[in-house]
This record gives sequence, structure tokens and C-alpha cells, in this order.
Amino acid sequence: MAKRTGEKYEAIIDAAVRVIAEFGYHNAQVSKIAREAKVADGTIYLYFENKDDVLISLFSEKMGSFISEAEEAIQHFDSPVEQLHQLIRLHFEYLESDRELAIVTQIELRQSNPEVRQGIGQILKRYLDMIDRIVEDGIKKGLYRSNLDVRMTRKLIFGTIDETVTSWIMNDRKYSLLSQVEPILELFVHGIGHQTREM
Amino acid sequence: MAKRTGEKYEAIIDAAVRVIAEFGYHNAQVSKIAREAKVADGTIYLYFENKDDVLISLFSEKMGSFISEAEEAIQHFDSPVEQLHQLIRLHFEYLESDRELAIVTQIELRQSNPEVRQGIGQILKRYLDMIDRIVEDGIKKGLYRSNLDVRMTRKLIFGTIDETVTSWIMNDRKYSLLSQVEPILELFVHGIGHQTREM
Amino acid sequence: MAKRTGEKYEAIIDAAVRVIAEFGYHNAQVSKIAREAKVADGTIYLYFENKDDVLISLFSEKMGSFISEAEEAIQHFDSPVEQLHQLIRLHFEYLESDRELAIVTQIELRQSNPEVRQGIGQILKRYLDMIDRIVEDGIKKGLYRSNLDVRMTRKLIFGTIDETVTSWIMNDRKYSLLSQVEPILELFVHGIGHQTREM
Amino acid sequence: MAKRTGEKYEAIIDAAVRVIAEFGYHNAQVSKIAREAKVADGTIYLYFENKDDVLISLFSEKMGSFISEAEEAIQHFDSPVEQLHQLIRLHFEYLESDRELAIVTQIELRQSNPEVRQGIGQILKRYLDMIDRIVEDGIKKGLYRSNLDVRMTRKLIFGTIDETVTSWIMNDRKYSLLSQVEPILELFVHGIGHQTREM
DNA sequence: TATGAATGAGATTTCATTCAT
DNA sequence: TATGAATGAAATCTCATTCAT
Repeated sequence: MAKRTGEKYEAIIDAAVRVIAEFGYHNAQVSKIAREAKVADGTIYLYFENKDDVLISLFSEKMGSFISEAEEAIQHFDSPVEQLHQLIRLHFEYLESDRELAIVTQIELRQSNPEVRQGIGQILKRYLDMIDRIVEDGIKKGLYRSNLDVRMTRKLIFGTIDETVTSWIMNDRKYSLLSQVEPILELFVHGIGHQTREM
Repeated sequence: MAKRTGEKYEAIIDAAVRVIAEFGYHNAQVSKIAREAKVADGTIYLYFENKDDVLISLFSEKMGSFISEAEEAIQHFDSPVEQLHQLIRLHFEYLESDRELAIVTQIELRQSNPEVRQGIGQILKRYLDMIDRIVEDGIKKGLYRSNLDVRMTRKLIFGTIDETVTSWIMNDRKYSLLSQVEPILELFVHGIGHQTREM
Repeated sequence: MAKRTGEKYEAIIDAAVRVIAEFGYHNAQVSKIAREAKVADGTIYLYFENKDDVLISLFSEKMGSFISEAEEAIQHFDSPVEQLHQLIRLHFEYLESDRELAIVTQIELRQSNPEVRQGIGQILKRYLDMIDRIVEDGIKKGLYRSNLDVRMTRKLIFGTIDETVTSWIMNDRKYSLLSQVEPILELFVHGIGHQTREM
Repeated sequence: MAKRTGEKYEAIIDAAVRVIAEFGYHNAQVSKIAREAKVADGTIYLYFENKDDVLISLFSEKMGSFISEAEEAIQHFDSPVEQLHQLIRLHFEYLESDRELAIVTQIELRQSNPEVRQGIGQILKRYLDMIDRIVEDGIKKGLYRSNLDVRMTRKLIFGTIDETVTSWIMNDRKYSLLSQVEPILELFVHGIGHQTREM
């Protein structure tokens, strides 16, 4: 029933991002999104199943397409270390270039109900899988430690990236997110310990 | 006006944890919490300002007291590495021993409104400060790398711990959270890179 | 946001009058008014800001329009005595023809909260101003005593009219309100004293 | 059951006057009155049937005793004109000397529910009867016009006095209420018309 | 007499969704 | 396709009153 393409489909999603970023998740009513998108309230239901569908679609369109781009981009690099480097860089670059989207995906949508969160989780799965592949490849190629627990390593990488972006937004983006790429990678690769290899 | 102590105060908070864990944040009505606590709806307002206050108090009582305990406990260890070890262990131990609380603090309360989230944020600040102190101490004592960015390191540690707990709950706690302590610490200290010092 | 016109706007106001007259101010719930107006509860909030707004609008529509009519009508009379006569007559005629409205404006709305009472007060101001103009005009034309205190005279006129209507309602409207027009005017003009001029 | 005398009985009534005058009828909760009276909430119910009873008793004690005094006082005057004069003077004197009481009886208690209003009405009946007697006496003695409608005259007198006091309070008592005695009486006796006898 | 902690009924308002046009 | 007026369920909080102590 819901038509998932077209000018208005995109207009509604973009309007949702703007409205949620400006007013917050709890003040982003359907009618406000409709007004921002310059369509009638009812029109939204011609393109989306319901409000949850708008939010999940928002995440899917914006982050899903970023993930696809990232998947493609890192294939151009052989080294898993470099792949990780590029993944972080692309992630930060993408969110730094669209601050409204960063607010929405990083802060506001986290307040959503279980249905939306589950939808978001499914989309994020592809991102996590990408991390897994990089880690596994790194181990295989001898660049990452052979005794790494892949799942735990994924949590290290994703959790840190996520916390870094959230923190950057919470601090009103006073500094450049991209400036954090090298420090993060350095931490990932070397850890926090001193002369750890010899210990 | 709100009496913040007493048997019923605790009964209401405990009831809130149980109700939110069972029914989810969006289905945890005041009347349901009251029934679970075996008090009248109005009694809740003798002990709390409003519903938000119940939720913030819940977090404050449960996580605040954990943080105090943790602060005390790690003082018994000199080595910042061991302090970090103990902090992670205590954190996992605490949440693994109270699965309902884990669900509420890791998943459900994140859906709350900005007021509650802010209240939670203030309590978490003490936790983040504790991490900062450990890291700074570790650097000073030469156990952590001298060029560590303390703020970024804090994000690594907190982000990874948080992601690990969330992931454990999302996976229906199929494995032991405590079993993750050593792997996490290992990752924190050594990083993911192989023979990184020589690279 | 609130659309202050239309069929339903009037239906809601009329329903409010009926419900308040029948059940009293304290038992006139929004849902009861909505049911009486044959609209959904929420529809009321498409036409009014809130419940207070319904009550103030009720007074404004009913008494405000009466005041406008009265202002217009008395202009057709030159004599301030006749103007006063007509004002009283119109007032009594209006309320006698709509007994429910009389109950609501004279008795029930007086129990309302300060916000509503203030709204009502502002509308009544125009009525009081009209009395003032008649009195001032009467003094100027030598029909009323030159040493009249206009403000006090206004209180005499308004206070007596108001008390008369209230009393009529309280006595279950056993007599005709219009029958009181001449006696009131007579009292206003001549006072209660006998042969006072010669005293 | 309710003990209608004693130190606390009076303390509660006085507290009610103060609380209602300060916070308004709608913010005069039983617990606030109890606190002001320095008794426990429950104690109020040892002296009064319920909250309505407090309010009616308040009016009864304060205005009832005033009415008794007034009844006694005017008996010392033979002339019904002078009796009216004194009644108005006593009324204004009483309320001007106790501004809190004036606010409560004139403004706040009018917002009360039908039960309280009825209780108040019964007490006021004695006041209205007193006016009736003065008017009837005045007619009999030839001081008031013989064709006066007693009931209407009562409304003139009571309505004007009432409106005058209300207006005085609403204007924040910027002028002296007692200064209005002569102007009112003058209006009552002579009316507003000029040379009306000869007209 | 006096206390005050506890009770619990009850009402306004919001907003996602529908459907006649 | 598009509209937008109408729907109606649902939840927080207040406060008069009670009753065990």
C-alpha cells in the first residue's frame, strides 16, 4: 500500500530529520512533519505505513545508504587497518557534514519505542557485520592479534565510535569530529597500555 | 515536600524497576507501579515529585549507590590497570546479579524524556570522572601510554562497556557478562594490533 | 491554531450552555460537553485552546454579542433616560428569552477559576462603559443630577440589575423579569425617598 | 460529632480566612488551612463536618456576627433613613477594617460550590430581611415613597452595596470604602434624576 | 482529643490515524 | 493522489477524607 519512492517520500523523510533535530523526538508530531514537508497529514500515510515506518525509513535511507557507500569504499583498501581507518573517517565525515542527521540518529531516535529501535538495529547489523569482516580479515592477515574475540572487538570499535559521536553532539560539536579519527584508531590498534608487548 | 526515604520509598523504586523491566518504559504507568508496590497511586506523590522523579531516583539509587561502592572499592588497589579491571568487574557483576535493573538502565530508561535523561546524565558523570581519574593516574604512573587523550580514552572505556552490557541484554543474556571482563581489559590494554610497538 | 468559527464552534458553545445549565459548572466535563455537541472530545480542541477558552468564548459570544446589539440599539434614542430604559429592557429580554444562558452567566460561571473570571470581566467592561456613557450624557443634558458620581452611579445601576437577574433565577423564575424593568427604572430615577427635592 | 466551639475551632476559621485571602479559593487546600491553623489535617474534621462546613461556618461566624451587631445597632435610630445610613456605614466599616475577610466573602467564596453558596445564602437572608424591615418602616413612616416595591428596593440596596464593595476590592482598595457611604445613601434616597418630582 | 500517612476517584488534553471529499 | 477535519483512547496528578495509633 505504502509507496516507498517519489519526491514526497523523500520530502517527508527530510522534513522528519529537520523537525526531530529542531524540536526533539518527543515533539516531532506527524502533523509538524507534514507541515514541514508541505504535504497534508494524510499524505504521509500514502507513503508510509505509520509514524514508526517514517522513523525507520529515515534511518534506513540515511544510514543505510551511508553503509552501502562505506562498504564500497573500503574495498579499495587492502589493509584491514586502513579499512578500519577509512570506515571511521567516512562515518565521522558523514555525520559531521550533516549535523541535523547526527542529532537525529545519535540522540533523538534512541528515545523511540521498541519497534523503531528494532528496525534501526536491523540496519545497524550491516554496519556491525562490516566491522566483523575487517577484524576477521585483520586477524587472518596477521595485522590484528590472533587471539582477538571478534564479537568483543566489534563492541570495542562500535561502542567507542558511537560514544565519540554522541559525546561530540552533546558538547555542541565544539570541536571537529574528523580530528578524532587518528586518536581513535591509535587507541584501537595500540590500546592504552605502555610497552604492552613486553609486559 | 516529597519524602525521599522510608520503606515505601524503596518499595516504589523496586516496583518501578520490576514493572519497567516487565512491561517496558512505555507501558509503565504510575498506577501499574503503585499496584506493584502495593500502595495507592497518590502515595507515590508523597515520596516523589512526579513520575520523572521516580525514574531519576531509581537511577540515582541503583546506579548512584553502585558508583559509590565502586569508588570505594577501587581505592584498595594501587595499580590503575587493576583499578580498571575491578571497575569493569564490579560493573558487570552488579548488572549480572540484577537482570531487571540491567534491562531498565541499559534499555528502557534510554527511551525516557529529556528531563529524565538529563537527571541520568548527571549521575553518570561521576562514573565518567572515575574513569578519568584511573586513566590520569595510569599515565602518571607510566602504566598507560603517556600520549593518551584522556577524554578519548574515557570514551573507549565507557563506550565499550556500555555496548557490551547492552549487547548482553539484547542477546537475552545467553552468556555470562562476567566472562567478558578479561577480554575487555585485554583489549583496552593491548589494543587490537599485533606487535604494534614495532610497526 | 484554534479555529474560532464554524458550525461546530457554535455547536460546542451551545452544548456547553446546556450542559452547564443542567449539571452545574462543577459537573460540566469536557467529555459531557462533547457528547452533547455530538463531536469527539478532541474536536473541542480544534476550536478552542482549552476548557477555559470554551467558557470565556461562551460568555464572549453570548454576552458580547448582546452588548454589541445593545450598544447599537440605544443609539436610536436621544434621551439618556430612555437609553437606560432600553438597556435594562434589552438585558432582561435577552436573559428571559434564554433561561439556560441566564443560569450559566449569572450563577454557574461565577464559580469558575480566576482565568475565566478575568476573561469575563474584560467582556463586562464594555457593558460598564456603556452605562458610564449614558450617565455622563444624562448629566450633560441636565436629565440626571449634576453632582452624580459616575462611578458610583454605575455601581448602582449594574449592581441592581445584576442582583435582580440573579434573584429572578434563584427564585426559579417564577415571575417575569421584564415586569421588573419599569420598577427598576423608577427607582433609579426617583430614588426611594419621598418628596426628596423639597426636603 | 463536629464540635463547633473552642480555641481550635476559631483558629481553623481564622486560618481559613488568611489562606483563602492569600492564595485564593482554588488554592486553599484543607492541608494548607490546617498548617496555617497549626493543627493536623485530621483535626479539622473533629471540629467541622467537611471542607464546605468550614467555609459556611466561616461566613456564618464572620458575617453572621456582623449582622447581629448591625441589627442591634440600627435599633438605636428611629429614622429609617438614618437606619439605612448606619447599616451601610457599619457594613463598610466592618469590611474596611478586615480586608482579608472582605476578599474572602466578597470575591473568593463566590467561586465555591452550590452547597456552600446555599449556606451563605441562608445567612445573607437575615441581612436582606433587615433591609426589608427598614424599607417597610420607611414607607410606613412616610419617609420613603409609598409605591415602593419592597423586594425591588431591597435588590437596589443590596446589589449596589455588594457591587460597591466588590469594586473596592477589585481596585485594590485604593480609596476609602467609608467615603462611599454618603454618596450611596444620596443616590438611594434621591435617585439619579434631576428635579424628578416636578417632571 | 489529636495526628498525619495513606487513600483512590476523577478529568483535561494530546496526537497518531482515518476517511469522506 | 491528496487533503485535513475529525476521532477517541489513554495517563498523570490532586486533594478531601479516613483511621490506626
